[in-house]
Amino acid sequence: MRAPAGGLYSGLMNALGLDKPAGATRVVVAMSGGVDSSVTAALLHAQGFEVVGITLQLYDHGMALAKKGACCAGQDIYDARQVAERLGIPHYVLDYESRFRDAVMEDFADSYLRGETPIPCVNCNQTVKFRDLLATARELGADCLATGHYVQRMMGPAGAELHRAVDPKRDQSYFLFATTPEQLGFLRFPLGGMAKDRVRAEAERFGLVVADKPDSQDICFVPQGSYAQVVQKLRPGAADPGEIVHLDGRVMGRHKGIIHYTIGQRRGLGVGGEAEPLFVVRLEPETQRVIVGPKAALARDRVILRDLNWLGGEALDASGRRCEVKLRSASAPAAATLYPLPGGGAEVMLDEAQFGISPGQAAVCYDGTRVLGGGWIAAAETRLAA
RNA sequence: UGGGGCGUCGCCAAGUGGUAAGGCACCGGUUUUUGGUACCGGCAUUCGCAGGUUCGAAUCCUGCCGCCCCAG
Repeated sequence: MRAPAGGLYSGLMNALGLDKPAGATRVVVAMSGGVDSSVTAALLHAQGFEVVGITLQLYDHGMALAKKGACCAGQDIYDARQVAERLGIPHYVLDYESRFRDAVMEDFADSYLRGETPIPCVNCNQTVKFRDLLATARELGADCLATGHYVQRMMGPAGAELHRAVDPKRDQSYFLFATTPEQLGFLRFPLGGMAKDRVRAEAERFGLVVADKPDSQDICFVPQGSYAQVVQKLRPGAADPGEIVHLDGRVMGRHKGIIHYTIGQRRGLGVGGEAEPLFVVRLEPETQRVIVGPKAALARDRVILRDLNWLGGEALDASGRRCEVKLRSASAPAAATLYPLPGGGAEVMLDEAQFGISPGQAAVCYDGTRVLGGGWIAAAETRLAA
């Protein structure tokens, strides 16, 4: 179906799935200053929607200026502004620094102190973007909030469903598992059906200055990949050194602080001389010890989740739900059965053990392309071979 | 001090006359909107030191140094 070119409304849903003419549909686009969100704004504008660009300033200016491929500060805000000007759409920059610090950075630091490995991107989406910015968009009278995420929102019999992007290499659904059904109702992801090179080509076609801008990577508020420095700045004294201890009891060496490690990590331990490589098996915040062992010691087939966000329609019940679970952003999904747990958690029983499952990461459940839901990994265990 | 053993890359270790395997660690790269993983590549002109034998030695000989074990 095509978007009506103007005049009387045809009565068909417009390209954003709303029952009104494109020109009468106000859509807020979250513009990070990168290619993806810029093209999102450009495409919607070209389709005739009333686009309002909003860029969030999330952290310190000076710190961000030097960094390439970040988002939401310094140069990126300027880039977003340029794109908006080029398109001729209104553009606002909102100072979200304090709420970003409270909702994302503080939690990031505390998570590491607990010996977990956080995913700040998910927290950011769920708080600053899909809660705060979304509310702001509503206040501005918007009909929906669009982002440049590579994920698909599809209408199913029971409402909007979240699906993986058509381009599997770009799929970002893992980072959006905590999106609530209500938020999903208001969100739109125009890029979910496109391949990245096509998005770049569109940026070129629209003459956007960001067309050749490198993709963002790493944690946006961490300069030069040194996340531990950020943690130490937020929590002075957080990096107490400690012992590196083998599962068999041998003290293998010392480390620079538990916050530098994550379960499943191999490199950076500096412990050699073994026949097999050693991996971080466990982190002990109480004793500041890093426990290491061979890869086999990482095998886990039962994962406990907290704060399960369910998007799978029919409620999860004790009979379990077969699905495929992603336990890391860049790993292949693993076959499993999901069971509910009292208190809003869930239990993942993996068909085959997985390696390097870390608390603080997310477990996201899929049925084909559909995101059924997900939760935060609280613990990973090994079923006793009874 | 006698007797025995050993000294090859940061660690472990193959190689006993033919021109330095491999593993771990480390470094670099690829991948990646988290941290990791994985994958690819690099990594001893030199074998404790000094001489000698030989066309040729880490490999044989001599001396020295160091370490370990037993004896004391």
